[in-house]
Amino acid sequence: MASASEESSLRLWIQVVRLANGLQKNVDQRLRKEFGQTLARFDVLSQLSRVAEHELPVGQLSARLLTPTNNITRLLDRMERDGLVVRTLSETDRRSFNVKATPEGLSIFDAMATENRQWISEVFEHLPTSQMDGLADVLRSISEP
Amino acid sequence: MASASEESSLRLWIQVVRLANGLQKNVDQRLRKEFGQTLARFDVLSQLSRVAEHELPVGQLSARLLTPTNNITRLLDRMERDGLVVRTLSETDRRSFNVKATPEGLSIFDAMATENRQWISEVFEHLPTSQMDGLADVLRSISEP
DNA sequence: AATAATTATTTTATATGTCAATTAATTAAA
DNA sequence: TTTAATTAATTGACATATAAAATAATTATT
Repeated sequence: MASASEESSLRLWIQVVRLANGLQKNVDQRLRKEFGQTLARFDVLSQLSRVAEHELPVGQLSARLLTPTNNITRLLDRMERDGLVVRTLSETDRRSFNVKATPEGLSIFDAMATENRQWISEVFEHLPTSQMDGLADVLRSISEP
Repeated sequence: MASASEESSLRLWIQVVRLANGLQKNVDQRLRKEFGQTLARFDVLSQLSRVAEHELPVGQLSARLLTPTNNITRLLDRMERDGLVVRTLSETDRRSFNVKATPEGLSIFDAMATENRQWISEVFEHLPTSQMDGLADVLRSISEP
């Protein structure tokens, strides 16, 4: 007994998911190919790049990424192994680690971010600014009810 | 040197990705909790449920899911182990396997799909149908340029 | 201060996604 | 028709995500 509005919602959901997954797959592939990095690593560096000292406790980092800390631990292991970040014990809380982007990590991030801006803008290229803003409004209203 | 339109695109991209990932995480969690299944399994069953005999060659299934065959093989292994699907050798091409949803798989899918409709429609509940359709059009035009 | 409850992070186990390489069967070409 | 190229699916190696449990340190309670 599916209502018409349920059907519309379902179609919309599928569209949003398709678009987002397609874009993310695309970006991930390009990051892998051109920088040997992944979207997950890009996200981590993106958060670190925008805070003071480029450094955050693991918990705050995971909160910003909307993902539990346990699934960031290994990601950080590998990123540390590859010299993109370093972990240092917190001065104030010995349970806590700070994650800090290395100069190398920041430099790779800047390069990736620049490319990424271009790739993304190509996707929305043919959409009029007014329509983009309208879309942004609708999406915001859904995301933050 | 990021242009204003690049910035708009980037913000829009982030919103679409946030919304879609949030929705998917939400649905995945509910499917895990209430049915002991995952979104990936739901997607497989969803495709099988809508074709004749509820049966497809692995290649066609993967094409419909927009994902390469190699990353479906293991998923199918576990689904077969759990009695949701069966694999049978193709009559016409001995390289090819057909994947068929079992009655149990279809029955679980129906239950999941019913719940899913409700969850999704709650998200878009407060959005007028006309605006939903408009949004769907814009999203589609971006996805299929 | 000693114990209990909470918090930050990691570990373990499993599921899914990526890429590259392999296997086996089919089709195309010499 | 034998060889070469292509195709369907799987396998291997690794990255990322999930949930639950474990570890260690801090804070709250008695």
